[in-house]
Amino acid sequence: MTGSRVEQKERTRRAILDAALALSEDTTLVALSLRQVAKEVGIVPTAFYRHFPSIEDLGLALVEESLDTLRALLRELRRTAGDDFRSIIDGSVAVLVTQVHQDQAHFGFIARERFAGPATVREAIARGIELAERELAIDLAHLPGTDQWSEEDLRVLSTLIVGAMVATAERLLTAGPGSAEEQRIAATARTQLRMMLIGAMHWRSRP
Amino acid sequence: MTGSRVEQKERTRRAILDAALALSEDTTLVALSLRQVAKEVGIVPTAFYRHFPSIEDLGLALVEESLDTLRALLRELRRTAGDDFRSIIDGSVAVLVTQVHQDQAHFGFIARERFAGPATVREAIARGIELAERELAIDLAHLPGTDQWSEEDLRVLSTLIVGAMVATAERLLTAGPGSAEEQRIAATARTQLRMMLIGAMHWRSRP
DNA sequence: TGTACATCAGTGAACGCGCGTTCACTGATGTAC
DNA sequence: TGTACATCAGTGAACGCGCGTTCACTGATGTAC
Repeated sequence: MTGSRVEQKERTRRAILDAALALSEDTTLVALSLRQVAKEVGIVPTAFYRHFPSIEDLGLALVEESLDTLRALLRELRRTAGDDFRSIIDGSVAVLVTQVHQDQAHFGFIARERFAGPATVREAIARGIELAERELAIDLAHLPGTDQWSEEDLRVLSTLIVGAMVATAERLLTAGPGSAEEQRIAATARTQLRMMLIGAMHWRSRP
Repeated sequence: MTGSRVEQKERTRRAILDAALALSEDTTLVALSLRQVAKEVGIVPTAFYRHFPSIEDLGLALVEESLDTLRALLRELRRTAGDDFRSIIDGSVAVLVTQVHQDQAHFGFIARERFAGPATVREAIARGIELAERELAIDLAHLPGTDQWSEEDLRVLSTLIVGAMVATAERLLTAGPGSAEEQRIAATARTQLRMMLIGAMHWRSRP
């Protein structure tokens, strides 16, 4: 059967990525050694080179994957957005909890490498977050009450909201999925979003 | 003159701490080697042991220092707080910019190790931030309009505000001190604080 | 279908290097008398 | 004040270890005819 050798190679590649993700869980990309990864996967160190030219390239592949996960989160947030404030807020927080839950390893990776990673990785993550801010600013412009807002104010609010969501994601990761704290964190996030949107509704209309 | 040998030892200890801070600037505590630090300081590797039993202990000393810096920031914020909202906001952002500017290395260290550091370090930093949230919740209770708030809501708002301040500090660090962006970041932070406080003022009074 | 050859994921030995740590030492600084 | 001794920050050689990387290899899978 053709494809079986290709499939096996892909399986090993996947195992390398997963092992690297798992091993960097409680340290960092830069503290990861090729030999550790190979050992975890169950291959000889030199076999690593059949899949990646260096540990750094493996790191970049992990960044790409993690950013894909981040983009998937944004897509899902926009897709499920309801009409009224309450359903937007509740839905967004629910999506965030679910996705962070589901792709814990990737979001953990992003949280860790956001400031501690190599410069290229830090920049890629920063761009991903900026993208979210820009997209949210566009969405916010369609909310009732923001028609008269300046681009600047829209951007400032979206930065604030994205920042709170990032902080919430980081809190969810620290708490661990399925923990009792998760409900508390989600409730806090909902209240924060409500407070911010109430602030937004009274912005400029009440100097 | 007595104390000169003691002074020299203290000077070397200081040099080790500074070298470690500088070397971890673009990586992480865990990627730091004793020999790198010794080389940077200009001593032989084994002389390191006259000052710290291990690299990990050096790391813990850096955490302590950095948390001292964080506590100094909180103290300064409370000390300079004005009476009206505008002066509280402007003053707080100004203090934040100044202190981050001044202790860049320590705040950078905190940002990097907050999620990427060893578990003990992560926990110590989390406790420091939690302390800030608790203190702020107490201060918020004294603002006009929050007399009827639940403990819960006070805590949620202070978490939101501290989160925005942490994000602002991280943005200031990424921008670099004295950069043109610094003014823009400070302006964003002021607007965000204003939005949040407007939200707070209308919270519960307008369901 | 059967055979001969090509491909290539994974192997295993070997390398030079930086690492943390040990140990006995040196020599300037500090102290006791 | 001068001398004899103690302290101890910093030295330098040596160690075993895990590291990334090279190289020639093996043998199962895939392909051409």
